[in-house]
Amino acid sequence: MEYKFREIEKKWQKYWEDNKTFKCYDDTSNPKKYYILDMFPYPSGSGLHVGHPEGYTATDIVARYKRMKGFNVLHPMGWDAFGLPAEQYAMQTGTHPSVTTRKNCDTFRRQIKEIGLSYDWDREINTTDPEYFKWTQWIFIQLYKTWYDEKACKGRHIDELQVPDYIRKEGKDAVEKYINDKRLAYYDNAQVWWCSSCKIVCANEEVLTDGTHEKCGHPVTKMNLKQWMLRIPHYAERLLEGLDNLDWPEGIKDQQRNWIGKSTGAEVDFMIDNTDLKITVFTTRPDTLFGATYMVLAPEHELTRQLTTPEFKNKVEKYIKDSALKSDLDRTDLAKEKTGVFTGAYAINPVNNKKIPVWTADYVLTGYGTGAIMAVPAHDERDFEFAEKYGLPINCIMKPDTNDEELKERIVKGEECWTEDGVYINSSDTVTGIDINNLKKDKGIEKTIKWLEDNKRGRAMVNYKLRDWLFSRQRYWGEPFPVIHWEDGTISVLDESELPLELPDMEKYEPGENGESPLANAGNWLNVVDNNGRKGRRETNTMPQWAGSCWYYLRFIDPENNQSIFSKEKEKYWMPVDLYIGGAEHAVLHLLYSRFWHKVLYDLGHVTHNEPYLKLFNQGMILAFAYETKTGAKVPGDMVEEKDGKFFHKESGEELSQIVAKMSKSLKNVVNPDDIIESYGADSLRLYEMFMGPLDASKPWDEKGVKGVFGFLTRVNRLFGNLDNITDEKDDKDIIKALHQTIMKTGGDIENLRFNTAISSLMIFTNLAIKKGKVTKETAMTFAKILNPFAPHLAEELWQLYGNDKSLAYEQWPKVNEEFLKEDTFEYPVSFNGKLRFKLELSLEMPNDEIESLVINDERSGKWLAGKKPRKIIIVRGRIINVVV
RNA sequence: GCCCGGAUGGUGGAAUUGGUAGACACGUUGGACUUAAAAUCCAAUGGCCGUUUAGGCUGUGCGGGUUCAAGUCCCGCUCCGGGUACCA
Repeated sequence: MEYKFREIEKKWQKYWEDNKTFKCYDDTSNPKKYYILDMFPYPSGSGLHVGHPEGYTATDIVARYKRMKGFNVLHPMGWDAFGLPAEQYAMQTGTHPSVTTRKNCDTFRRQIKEIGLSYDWDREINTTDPEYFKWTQWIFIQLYKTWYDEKACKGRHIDELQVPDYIRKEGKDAVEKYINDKRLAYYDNAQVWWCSSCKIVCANEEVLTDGTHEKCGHPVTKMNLKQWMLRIPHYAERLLEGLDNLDWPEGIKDQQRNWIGKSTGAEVDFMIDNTDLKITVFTTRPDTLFGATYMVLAPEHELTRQLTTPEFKNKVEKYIKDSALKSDLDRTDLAKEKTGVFTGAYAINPVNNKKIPVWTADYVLTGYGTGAIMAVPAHDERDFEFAEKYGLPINCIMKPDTNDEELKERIVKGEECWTEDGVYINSSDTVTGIDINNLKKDKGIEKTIKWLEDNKRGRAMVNYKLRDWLFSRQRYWGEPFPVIHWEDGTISVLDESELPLELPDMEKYEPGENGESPLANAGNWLNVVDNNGRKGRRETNTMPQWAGSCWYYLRFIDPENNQSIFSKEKEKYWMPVDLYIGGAEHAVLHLLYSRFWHKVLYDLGHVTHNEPYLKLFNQGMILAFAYETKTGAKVPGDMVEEKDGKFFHKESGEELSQIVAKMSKSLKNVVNPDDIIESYGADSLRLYEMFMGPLDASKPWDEKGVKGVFGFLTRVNRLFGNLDNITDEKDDKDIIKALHQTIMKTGGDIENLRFNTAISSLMIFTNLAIKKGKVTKETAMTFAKILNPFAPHLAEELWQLYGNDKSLAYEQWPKVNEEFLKEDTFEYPVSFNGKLRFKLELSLEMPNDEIESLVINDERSGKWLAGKKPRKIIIVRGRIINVVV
């Protein structure tokens, strides 16, 4: 039987499409629902690469399996189609981005369909479709109309915000400002990262640590622009807590926790000597107040100029200017050597009323905490480094917990910094009444905070690294903001009935030089006049690409609804997403933003669950072999030839070493799924992607492996695809046992996303069945069922061959019959002092004393006992026997 | 620096979570079929020693430890990958 994979695969893909086999109905009467989601792709111009089908195949296997287990499965696909490349292409060629996008989506859809993935294509969505982004704009309006009630820890409608009387007394503008300052979405001046190559503002998250733009590698600079921002930090605590109950990889949760960056400590107020100015600092170590020997303000801090004394004015001004310039340079330079200048001012340390100098230095960041610190050089490494450089006093206030006496002495003398725990010294003051001497860190912090609060010098405080989310981009190809800026300086959002606000057609897509979006040139679209003749201008920025992907999982639930974002009943039925699979590169941004929006929607009563994604799994990256010379120079794949397992440069003949690297055009090692499907078929592609190794591991692509699984499918087809091999006689006991073991193994492995071992068990069974040569129809049909999630085309073909006229997509997953798995005997490995010596087949019922005597009296034991009596015999039933001599 | 992963044959990877290390597959070698090659099938395959028959030693990045028993647990390292970075 020839394995005509192309024929079979085309036939079944057409069948599934014609019969809408995988159409998903909102059958709310079935209590078993399963929502399984892929991270939808950005449809790039280069089409699918082999990394995409990895995650898609994994979810497809689970989806097909769950259907066979009787679940109502929601398994949709769509396109995250706003993005820069289509716009850049438009600039070069004048082609409208929507044309490019449609073409790319068509390619992606065709490629994905050829893999035989069981999506419900009737639910396909596209973030660039006005019917979709209408609701993205709608959510933005909700964010604009929401404030965060810190007492209730929840977002509420802006109409429910009580404006205090003292604000009301100040008039309409003050009220307006008060309200705007509370909105989750707000418009304000912001210092932003600007990429002059892409002519775009970047979120902090899009700037790499070396100060370059992650998209293009060009260095970014700072710029002040009016921007839309989202107050995600209000949700920091809930985003943090919410992680605890999610079935996500711990590493991803840790990354989110780090990103949110919660730290607990206190705010402390320092009065400036001879003024009534006050500096408030945030510190996690209020217990070290006695060691504070100076203070530092960020150069941008509003008090820096104010408290500088005349004689230091010039120096400080220069420093402020220099550091503003400096932040335009490579940011890593900042990290190297600390600089700063004295302001001439002194602050009063509240715990002992001592005067300490106030400096300004750019190692203190303006965006974190209060932008000012108390410096405790003896117990903070950054402060220590700074103090050493500028000769500031270093006062040790803690006897360190260390047995290194020499180190201890150096620390107490202030020659070394100690940041760990210890016992306080020099930490009391009779005037202020605080005394933490002889305490340790935890108690010291506690007691100091109490003292600060009792004396109104500070308060317990929690700080987060998470900043406001910069939410606008100077781009054409994104969701337009449903916002009008009026000539009187007010802002209004569109009414829901005016949505969607579509993009205007443009002739040119070039952005302006100074952060102006291309939309600023769309005259007709841009200018509006209200009923009273008031002139206004639409917002010309568009939303970032994150916007569309923040909530797409909700639209899949009810993609054609034009009355509301989705029906409440359907949301209640389908949410939350039961399994979400995608790349780890979205560990922080997409997943955090998405959770944030979900929580806002939850607070406003639009969704029924607090978290969108119950279980998350990250597939590993698919790498490829690459070649390099002895000096480490990379050699493109087409310049390499293999001889006797060694690799040589085709031209120079130099021997090369094989390494594993990311697929890249320059290395010429990119694998195109289309080629694999053409040569080996979609089932082989699917099987190989899963057989390579654990789903979450990074692993190199090796075409020899594809040949391996292709060979397996060929053998499956040869045996099971030939009715001559289907017998009416009974199956042997061992094949029935193997079959049931395989059912159990594959089912369990699918549940645990361990597809490589599931496939291995299918191979083991097939190898045994081939040895037998014949199987019963019942066995063959069962095998087709368990093969189905992995290689659905071949499985359907076999199923039809056995006389079934319906697709096996909804056949019941076979039940494991424990009867067939029972064992009476076990071949025990018998070891002496832990070393395996021989094997002994024994009844599993046999009592221990009988086993012992059989082992001792076995002739093979004589050599190892050497006439001695064993000290102990350990018998683990069904496992092992170990004789201790 | 800090936070996560990881290291097992020539290669990708298994190992019931403390109980026969190397499942399954690739590759290699030998054989069958063939005029020949490809394809297919059968067999062998961690390393070393021994071999007429056995068999033995050794082996999961390195060094210690716990245990009747360690790839798996504990302590101390090395190397590789990812994230993050003056966050007070």
